[in-house]
Amino acid sequence: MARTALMPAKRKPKADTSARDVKGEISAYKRRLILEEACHLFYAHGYEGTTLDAIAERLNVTKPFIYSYHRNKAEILREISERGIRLCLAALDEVRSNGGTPLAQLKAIVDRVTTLILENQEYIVVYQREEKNLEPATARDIRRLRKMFDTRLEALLDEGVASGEFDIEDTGFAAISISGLMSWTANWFQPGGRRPASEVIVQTLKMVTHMVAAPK
Amino acid sequence: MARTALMPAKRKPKADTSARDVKGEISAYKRRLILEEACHLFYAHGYEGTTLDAIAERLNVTKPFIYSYHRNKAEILREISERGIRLCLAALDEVRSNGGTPLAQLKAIVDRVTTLILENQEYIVVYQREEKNLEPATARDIRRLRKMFDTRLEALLDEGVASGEFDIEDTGFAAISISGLMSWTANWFQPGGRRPASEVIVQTLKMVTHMVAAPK
DNA sequence: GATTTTATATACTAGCGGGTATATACGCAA
DNA sequence: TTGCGTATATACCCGCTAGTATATAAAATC
Repeated sequence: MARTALMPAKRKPKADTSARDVKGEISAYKRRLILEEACHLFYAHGYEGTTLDAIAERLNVTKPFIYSYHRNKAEILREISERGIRLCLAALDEVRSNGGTPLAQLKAIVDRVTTLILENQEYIVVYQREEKNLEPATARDIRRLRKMFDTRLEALLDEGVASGEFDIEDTGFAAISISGLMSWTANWFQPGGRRPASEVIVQTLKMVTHMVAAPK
Repeated sequence: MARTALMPAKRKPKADTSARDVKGEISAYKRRLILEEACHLFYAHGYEGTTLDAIAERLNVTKPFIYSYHRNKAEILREISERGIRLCLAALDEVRSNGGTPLAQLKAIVDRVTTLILENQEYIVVYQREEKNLEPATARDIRRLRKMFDTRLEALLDEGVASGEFDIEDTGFAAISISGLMSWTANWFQPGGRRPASEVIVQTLKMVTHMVAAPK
């Protein structure tokens, strides 16, 4: 049983000023590999159902290897959990800063965020399920980010109501519902299943626009 | 530390034909008490974060007491997990059998099911989170029930489309979205928080009708 | 009130899994 | 080639918790 999978690719860093931090890059790459595999197993068997030895085995590595790249199991879960909301929030902010009519912005947000959610399905679901296994402080931090997402979405809805593009009674509630609708897709979407991601995105977009649209 | 909380209320069952099964009722009552407390702790600390000793302590009882009413920990989780979907499915079926226009039926379903979800919030959330800790066969069974719910909801939507009351492109997708919207409330609703349950129900109803309504 | 049955507690085990102290092999520099 | 530092593995420990064998008290039965 050769333990060769993650043997360091060797490269000799010259001491010149423009030297890339190859060592650091490799290190970061290994961290990512561990995270991906961990997420995959957490998704399949749950956090407590996944032993660190199991993660190590899948990588053809041993437990101390993992501990040299992540402080402990909870830390791994934390990084997995943060990923989804970080990406979604960044996407929302970018769309907002690009401007456009509220409806156009909303459509762009739903499109991009749903795409992200489906692409990062396992990360999203693991977070939703395993929040209780995070440090309380960490859980709070992430909840704050999610709240920010909803609040910023609400602001956009308010603009749309003001401009007459949207017909919404309670924009706060609508914002929660829309982000819920998008998050929910992660719970039932099956890659390779009957509905391809592209269709899920299109249909979600239609649901949302139908939900907020002012009568013509 | 007196262990008196669940001391059996004594009653002597007469051997006449109309005798109530008092013993059985008491037994069932104790089972329910255990389930409620277990659900409460699972909700607060997660399934793996809750020890059977902790449940026992909260009830002023010991672990073997629990084992004499439930086969094991997973069995407890199973009963908790089944509850939500059982209730919701029953409500849907009852509304369906009562008849009425598709729109009226949809409204009744959303009203009653959202109410059930908020009333049984902890049960719903525990199931959503801890599905991976169920026996695979059990998990499949429950998933089948949820699928039935969506399918029957879809059938109602089809009727509404046929009658012209609804304007929906993909009723299968809409059904998933609607049940998702309702389920999602369990994730963010806070009893005693800013939004009372009654308001959540009303707003959910509005979201759903807006989502499916045909333009007038 | 003696005896059997049931309900509950005490006290224990066994295994698992997160985390770590220690060993070893490998890459690199001179 | 040698020696050093780092990357990774081996082997271990410790705490915890699901589950149980056994004891005891209370209730039911006669």
